[in-house]
Amino acid sequence: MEDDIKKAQANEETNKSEELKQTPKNFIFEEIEKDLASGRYTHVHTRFPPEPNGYLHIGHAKAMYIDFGAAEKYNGVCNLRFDDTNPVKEDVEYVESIKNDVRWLGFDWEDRLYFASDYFDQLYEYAIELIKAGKAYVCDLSQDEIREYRGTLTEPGKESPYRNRSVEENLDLFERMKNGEFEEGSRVLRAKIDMSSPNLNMRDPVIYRILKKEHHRTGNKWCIYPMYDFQHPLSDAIEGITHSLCSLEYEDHRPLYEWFINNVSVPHKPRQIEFARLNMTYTVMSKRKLNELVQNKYVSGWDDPRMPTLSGLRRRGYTPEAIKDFLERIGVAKTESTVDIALLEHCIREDLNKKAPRAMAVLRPLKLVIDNYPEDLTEEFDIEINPEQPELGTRKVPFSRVLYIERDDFMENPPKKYYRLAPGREVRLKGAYFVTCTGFVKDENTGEITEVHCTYDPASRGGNSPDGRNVKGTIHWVSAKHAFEAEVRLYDRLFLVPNPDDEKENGDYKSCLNPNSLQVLKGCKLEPALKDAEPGSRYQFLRLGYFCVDTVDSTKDCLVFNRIVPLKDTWAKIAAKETTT
RNA sequence: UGGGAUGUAGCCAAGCGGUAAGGCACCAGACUUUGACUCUGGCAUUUCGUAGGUUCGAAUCCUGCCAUCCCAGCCA
Repeated sequence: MEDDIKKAQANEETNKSEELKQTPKNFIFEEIEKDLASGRYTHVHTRFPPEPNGYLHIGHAKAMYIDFGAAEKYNGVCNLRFDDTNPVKEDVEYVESIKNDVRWLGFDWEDRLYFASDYFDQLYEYAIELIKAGKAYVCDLSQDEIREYRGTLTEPGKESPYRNRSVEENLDLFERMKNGEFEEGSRVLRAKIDMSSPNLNMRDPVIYRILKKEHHRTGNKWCIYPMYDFQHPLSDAIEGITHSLCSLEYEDHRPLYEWFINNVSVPHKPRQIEFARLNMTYTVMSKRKLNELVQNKYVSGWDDPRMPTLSGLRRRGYTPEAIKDFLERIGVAKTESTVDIALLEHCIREDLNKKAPRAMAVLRPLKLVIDNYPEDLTEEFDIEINPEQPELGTRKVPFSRVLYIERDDFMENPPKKYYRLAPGREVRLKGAYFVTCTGFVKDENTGEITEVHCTYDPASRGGNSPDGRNVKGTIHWVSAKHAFEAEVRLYDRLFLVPNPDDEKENGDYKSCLNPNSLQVLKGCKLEPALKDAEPGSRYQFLRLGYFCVDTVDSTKDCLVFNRIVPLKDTWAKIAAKETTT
C-alpha cells in the first residue's frame, strides 16, 4: 500500500519533470540552454522591467510570462524592476497598480523588488568611469543641433565640436551638471562611439540629460537622469541578470547595450535577447492610444472592461489562468504577429466551463403564463450547479405559474430549424417541465409580443416525459415572483475592425470604435440564488455566456453583472446564414 | 539609394538535410435536459515569400530578388 503511494508519487514527479522538459520550446529557451551548456552562464536570472508611466496590458503579460517563465523553467529567479529614469512621465500611482497586476497574474518577485533609481549613485560613477576613459563627453549642442549632427538614415553624422574636450573639463562639467549649475537642455553627457555608424544608436548617444524635476523616489536629489540605453544594461549588470529579454524594437539597441557592458567595469555581463511583442485583433495595445481612450472618455477608465489592460480584463472577469493559458498557446517568436482575439475568448470559455457555477438569468424578459398550472403553487427544482463538476451537487430553483423567458426564445413565425417556443410547439423548460405554446398576446399598436401562454405536462416533471417523447429545444426561465432584477452589461469588442492600428486601411483608429461595445440592460430577471453573488464572482448564465459581478458599480441592492464572453452560438450562425441567403 | 529584423494555412506556431506537429477559426457529422460542453472527420503533397543553385534528397544549406516591420527622443 505504502509502496503504491510512493510509486505513485515518484511517477507524479517524473511526470512533472517530463512535463517541464516538454513545455513548448521557443527560441529563447534554446538560447538559454546553449548558454547553460557552454558555461557562459551557470544559472538563469531574468527581470521584468516596466516603466511606471501607465497601466499594464496583456502585451506586458506576455513579457512577464516569458521573463518569469524562463526563470521558473530553469530554476532561476526573476526580478521586478521599475525602469524609472524619466521623472516627467512617471508616478508612484503606477508603481502600485503594476505590482498589483503582476501579483494578480501569479508572478512572484519575492524580495527582489528593485528600481533603476536605486542605482543612480552607481550609474553616476559608471558615467565618470567612461569620462575618465575618454569614452564620454559633455556636449553643449542644442537639441536641434544634436539632431542635425546625427545625420540621417543614409548619411553619416558629423562629430560634435565638443567631442574632444579634455577629461578634466568633462569631469568638471559633468559634476556641475549634477550640481544644477546649468539649465535644463543646455548640456548632455554623450558616449563617444561612432558618428558614422550605420546604426543611429551608436552615433554618440546621449546618456545623461538635465531634468530639474522631482523624482517619485529620489525626490530632488538629482537634476540629471540617465537615459534608458545607459541605464538598462548597467542595471541588468548590477542585478546579475543573465538574460535580458525584451521586445524587437530594441534589437538595434543591442550593440549599444553590449558597448556599455564592455566599456564599463561591470561585475557581470548580461545578454539581451529580443522577441516579438503581442498584438491582438479588434483592439489597440499602445500606451499612447490606450491613454487617449481613457483621457477622452471613450472608455470609463484604465479598468474599463473593454480595455486590454490587465485591470480591464480583471474587471471584465477574465481569470489569470485563462490569460496564462492564452500566453502559453500563442508562443514566443520573432515574427511580428497579431493574434486573433478569438483565441483569448476560447481560453476564458474553456477555463470557466470547468469552474463557473450555472445559473438562469433572463436578460430580455418575456412573460410566459402556464394556464393549467395552479395559481398559488410553488415548486422547487434541483438543478445541477455545474454539469462539469457533478460532485458540486444541485441548487434549488423555484417554479410557479408565471415565468419569464428570453424574448429570443419565442417567435410568432419561426424560421426553419428554429426549435424554441412558437405557437403549437413544445419545448422543455430546463430542469422543470415540457410546455406547449397555446397562444400569445400582441400589442396591436407596436406589434410587440407582451405575453405568451402555454400548458404544461405534469408528467414531464424534472424535464423527462415518461412516454419517451423528446423535444428538441430546452430553454431557460425564471419564476416571475421569485426572480429579482439586476443590471447586466453586455460587452463586445472595442473596435469594429480587426486591425484598428492600420491607418492606411482604416484611418484614425478612433473612427473604428465599436459604438455597441457596451450595451446596458436593466431589469434583467435573475434566479434568486444569484442574490448573494459576491463582487468578482463568475457564473455561467445558461445558454447566454459567462458573467462576473462588477467589482466597482455593483451593490447589494442593485447587482451589476458584466458579460465576460458569450457562449458559442451555433443558432446565431444558422440564423445569420438564413437571412443573408 | 543606410542599418537591423521577419516571411510555413484565415490567425498563431512547430520544424534545425530524410519527405509539412499542434492550437484557434472555419466546415461536416454524432451526442446533448445549455443550439454550450464533449466526441469524430475535414482543412498546406503542382507545398513553406519568390527565382535559381548545391544535394540521392531542401521549409531546412548557398545566391539573387520581392514584401513587411523597426531605427534619425535630451522617451522607454
